[in-house]
Amino acid sequence: MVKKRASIGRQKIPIAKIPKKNHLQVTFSKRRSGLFKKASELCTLCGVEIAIIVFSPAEKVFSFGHPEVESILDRYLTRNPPLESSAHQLIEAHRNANVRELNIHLTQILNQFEAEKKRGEALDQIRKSNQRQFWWEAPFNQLGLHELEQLRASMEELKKNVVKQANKILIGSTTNSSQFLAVNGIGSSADLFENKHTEFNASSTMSNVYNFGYGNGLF
Amino acid sequence: MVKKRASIGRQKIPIAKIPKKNHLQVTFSKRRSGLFKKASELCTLCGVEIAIIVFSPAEKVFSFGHPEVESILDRYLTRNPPLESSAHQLIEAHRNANVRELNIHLTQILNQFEAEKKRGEALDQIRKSNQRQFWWEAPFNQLGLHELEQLRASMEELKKNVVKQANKILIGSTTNSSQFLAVNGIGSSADLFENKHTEFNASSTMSNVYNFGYGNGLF
DNA sequence: ATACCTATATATAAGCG
DNA sequence: TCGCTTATATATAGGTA
Repeated sequence: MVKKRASIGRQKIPIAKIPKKNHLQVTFSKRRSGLFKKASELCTLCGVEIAIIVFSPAEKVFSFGHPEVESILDRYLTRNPPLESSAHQLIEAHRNANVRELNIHLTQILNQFEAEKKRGEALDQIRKSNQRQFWWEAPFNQLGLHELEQLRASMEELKKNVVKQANKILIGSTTNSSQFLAVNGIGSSADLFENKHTEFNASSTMSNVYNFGYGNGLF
Repeated sequence: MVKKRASIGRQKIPIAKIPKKNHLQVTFSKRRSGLFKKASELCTLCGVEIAIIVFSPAEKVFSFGHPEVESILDRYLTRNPPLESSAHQLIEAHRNANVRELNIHLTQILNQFEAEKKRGEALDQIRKSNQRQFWWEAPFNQLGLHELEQLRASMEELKKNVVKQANKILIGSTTNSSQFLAVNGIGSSADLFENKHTEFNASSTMSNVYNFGYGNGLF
């Protein structure tokens, strides 16, 4: 008669992180109690003081202390203040260093930013002093949506006239291909300006605030 | 034939203070290392943090810590008083928030910086072209092909800057998809203008969100 | 999680160098 | 104090309840 083994008995396991969560939990419980038992025995056998603190995978705290965790920690901390303190200070210092570095970086960027802004303002000044500017030479980088719309309209007008002029020239002269192509380029580009869409459509689907309203076509 | 036992093997001992001093010392050493080994295994197996502090009979301190005794004690001490714990966590969170904020600030400044730099470059361009193209103040119906070509170039330049400005405005606002479409619409109409595209590189951190597709035939 | 079971892996008491 | 050995005491993996 074959006897079925009641148990496969203890198996050797590699000392590495246990993958199965529930399995790990069981092992943790067993070994934790085993550890505490060993500590307890050591206390009794040798009359020493021991404190153990364990943070479980679930962030729970387990502690063993003989006589008490607190008193042992107290003794440890007051006895080893230089170590503890220096380690802590190192960590603090490092963290602060990071922040400081960020701040330094930030300051540098801000300085560059200021310089660049000053430069831009200077250029603006120079341009302002120029008497021959067209209205649209005005710093259009400062234009708002309304101005942009006006600009668009003006450019359309301009374009129409350019096309007209180009055609006039083409008709009246024997044009060579390269010139033709050049004009063609203009012309084709001018197509864009054609508007079926002059309307400033703050279309209903778009927000009135952000819709540039150039419709679908143009600029 | 009687075989002499080479050793009597491990003997059971009562868990009570070991009387013989040297004997106790030996046991202490052995069991201490055993305890630390068990702790180490528990750390590895379960991925937990453990700190052990032992005061030997000779008042010497032995400690085991993974990752470090100090940090675990710190955690333990600040966690134990529930009030202080939350306070500490708040402080930590606040500090981390500060760092995050600094980073965000930095990113914003960098973006502004980039924009301002681009603007400065644009102004340079304008200034440069201003110096050489006031010729087109003249009634353009008198312009020849060459002048028309120059006009086209100027208009392209202007267009680029207008687009840039439009994008600047868009970027400055919280953009949503409909806005994106709107801008895209603008681009598509402009196709006529050939594009080498002075690309507007929204800084790399925002490129996915704010890239208005200057690469694809827009404008 | 906790307790118990079995079979085995480990820790360690004693003793020696 | 430590290393090493041997024989044995304990701890514990894998189950089940």
